[in-house]
Amino acid sequence: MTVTAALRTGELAERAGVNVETLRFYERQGLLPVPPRRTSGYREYPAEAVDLVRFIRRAQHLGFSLREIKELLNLRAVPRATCADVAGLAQRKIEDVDAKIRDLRAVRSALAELVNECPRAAPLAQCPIIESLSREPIPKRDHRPKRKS
Amino acid sequence: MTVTAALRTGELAERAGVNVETLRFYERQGLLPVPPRRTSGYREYPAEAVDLVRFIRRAQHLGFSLREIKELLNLRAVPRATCADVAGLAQRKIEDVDAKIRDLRAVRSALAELVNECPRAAPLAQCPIIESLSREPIPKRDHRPKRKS
DNA sequence: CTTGACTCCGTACTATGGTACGGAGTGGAT
DNA sequence: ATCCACTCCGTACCATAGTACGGAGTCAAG
Repeated sequence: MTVTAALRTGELAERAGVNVETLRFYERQGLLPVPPRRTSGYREYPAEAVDLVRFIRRAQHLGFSLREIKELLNLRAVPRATCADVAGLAQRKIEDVDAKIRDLRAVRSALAELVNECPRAAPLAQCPIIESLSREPIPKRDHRPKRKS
Repeated sequence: MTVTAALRTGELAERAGVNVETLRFYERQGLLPVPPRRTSGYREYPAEAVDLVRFIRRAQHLGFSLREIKELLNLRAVPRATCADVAGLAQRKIEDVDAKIRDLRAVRSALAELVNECPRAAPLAQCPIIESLSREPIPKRDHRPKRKS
């Protein structure tokens, strides 16, 4: 069987759709295993590296940070790791996403309310949007003196 | 009428609920107007500064970046600016938020599908989550075998 | 053998939104 | 008068996710 030709940084970068510098960056971050080198120092990536880099990018698009992706990848090194471990991480991420969606919905309705209240013609000084954003927060707790009272 | 006592950085920071350093940072960023100083060099903030800083924080929570907040605040200096200008910015922000929500929903269903497919007991090597994230880009609906470039 | 593209490296820089540090000067309560 | 929290300043640093730079070395085609 033929050993698949090794890839150089430029080739891997192109196939995976990233920048060459990004590969070095991922390597420094421990996301991409350090590949063997030619005597010249050139990196020689195995063909699977393409999948790995793609994996990283996909996971990023799903909202995983590089740190989390590393966690996901490190799971491969755990002998008894199962698919369920991965599913667990994904499930946690779903919860994160749900929370973000909820937050954004709250933000959206706050914004919509402001826009709705806006009597477009009013001069800025009376703009209820500006005004309502500047009001006091809900509670005004005790203020323990630091120096003066 | 009494001139309201001027605030020092620490007081403003406490009332507005931010860090003293953050005030300096906002000042450097042009978000907070440069306040008058005592002869000692101490900043003397007018009481309104509290509202201003609160405004900044609120707007941040609504998803405005400091740059956008600056834009919002600069509007005050435009003589003919109206509430409608502010509403316009808010409306744009609503659209941004809607787009983010849509993206997150797509991400969520992609994640949910992965988790659903997962036969929890499978060893990692056959994990369909890992597998599917590593596959080639988009359904290359073009069946031509990818030739070396 | 020359040329031009590619790769190497360390370092610095981008943007975002702050925090932290350290030494010097200030102010007000005791 | 002393004490010490408070404030000043410039600068450096944090995390995140890269991008850019520049000089040196390498590879392969012509």
